[in-house]
Amino acid sequence: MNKTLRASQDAPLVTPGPASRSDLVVAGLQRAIFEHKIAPGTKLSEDEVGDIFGVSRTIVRAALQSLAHSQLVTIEKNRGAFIASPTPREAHEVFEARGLIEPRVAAMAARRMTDPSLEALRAHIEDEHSAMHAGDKGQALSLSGGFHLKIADIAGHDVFTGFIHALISRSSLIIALYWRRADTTCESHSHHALMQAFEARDPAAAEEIMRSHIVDLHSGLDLSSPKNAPLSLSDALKP
Amino acid sequence: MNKTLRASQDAPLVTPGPASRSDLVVAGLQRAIFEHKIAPGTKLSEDEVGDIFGVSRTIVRAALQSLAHSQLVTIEKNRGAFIASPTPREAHEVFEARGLIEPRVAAMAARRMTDPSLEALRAHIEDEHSAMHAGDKGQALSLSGGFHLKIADIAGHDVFTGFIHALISRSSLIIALYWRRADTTCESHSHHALMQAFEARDPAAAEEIMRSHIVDLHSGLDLSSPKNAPLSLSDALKP
DNA sequence: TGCACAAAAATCGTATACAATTTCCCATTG
DNA sequence: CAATGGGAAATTGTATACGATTTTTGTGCA
Repeated sequence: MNKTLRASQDAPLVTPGPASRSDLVVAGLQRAIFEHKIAPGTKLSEDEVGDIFGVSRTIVRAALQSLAHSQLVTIEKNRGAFIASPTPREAHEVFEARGLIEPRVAAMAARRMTDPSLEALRAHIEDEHSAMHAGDKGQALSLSGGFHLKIADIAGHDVFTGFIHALISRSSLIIALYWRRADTTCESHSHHALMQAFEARDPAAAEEIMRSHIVDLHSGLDLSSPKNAPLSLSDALKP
Repeated sequence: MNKTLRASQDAPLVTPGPASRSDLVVAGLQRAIFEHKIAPGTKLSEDEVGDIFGVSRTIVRAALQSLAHSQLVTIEKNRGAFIASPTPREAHEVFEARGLIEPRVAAMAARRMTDPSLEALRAHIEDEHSAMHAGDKGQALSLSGGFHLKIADIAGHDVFTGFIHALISRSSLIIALYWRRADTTCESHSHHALMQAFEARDPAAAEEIMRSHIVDLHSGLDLSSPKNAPLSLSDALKP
């Protein structure tokens, strides 16, 4: 009976209490990855990470395994954990998947859009703008992904939202490795176009704009050469 | 340099060496879930699982966290791990996601289909048949999911394949809770129809058959009442 | 100098011990 | 008799210790 009591207290559904300590480590590493502070291929020593976050290896291992499951880090037996470096093929697949799922979710979001949600999206775009104008490229890219995440949250489809979270996380690594375009103005433009569709509560428009936006992002990648850290280092000295 | 040596030894790409011990526990629990040997809501005590598999709690915890990430088990802080019981809403979302992703993947599989792959699928269907005739319902359902997995593997799109793995795993729990149809003959029929599309290397046909197959599975669920073990118990006494 | 090999250091995998929290039982009380 | 409270037992959370594997370092030999 006090079970139902506790359930009603935990109303917010996600992260009922304070996040567990390993979740804190996960969040910290994710943040660093999203903002391109750690490069793909970087080794994540358990002791080192533990010292940084002030926790024991037990916690760090749990965090690393979690990140490995999200494919943000790669764990090699008896060798350790490394920030993942997606291959061009993986990069292609990730954006292909986003191209299938996100348009559908954008349409759902347009159907369920409320005024407060619209306002939150506008505020987010504003943050993007100011970060970009401040020249904080990493922060801007991180926020750009956040915009897609907010849309997924508004759609309220937990399964799709989970997939999109995973895909956008990996996209951050992919962009770090393969992004070739200097300007991110198209980003901003697409997001504004999406806003218009949302304001009009037009699912079909939102779906189509999102589809072309993802295609555009995909085409902003240079997937011609695999960029693995060790390879680039040995190749960089040859010619 | 011996790095390249090792890499060439590890050719099979997946599970290079013997699976780690926690993966063994994961596989064992997954198997039990797939074959409906453990009911949703069942508590998985760490000591108990450890004794069964003859490993320490350290290993069990890693396995449970992995299963939690796949949403096959739910971990409640300081309370333990339980086999997940998807809500009707989650069930609906899972099949909605399958309805979007699997048809696309079926089309990809049809394009890449080879004669050996076709033969493997035929053999799989044969196994399904014999399990069903032998009256082993759990085994039959597990194999039925396996058929979808094999198709995803043939499609060779790792991202989609990963999603499908996750979705089919959860489907096993969903079917355990909400399946209302006695006959699974339709299953068999749909799978045979898919085979024909694959034999003809017809992506459009495979896509459409898969779509209707998923819709059919979805409609075989009774999602009208939430079947949580504790809720049903407290609700069952009220009216 | 360059290479092979062995010892040492560092790092990971696992078990176990202890602390924190929950659960369960039972006595007490209104 | 139901409800409350406290304490013991059971269970999970975390740190740490130890063995196994990898990586690095240093040495001897061609």
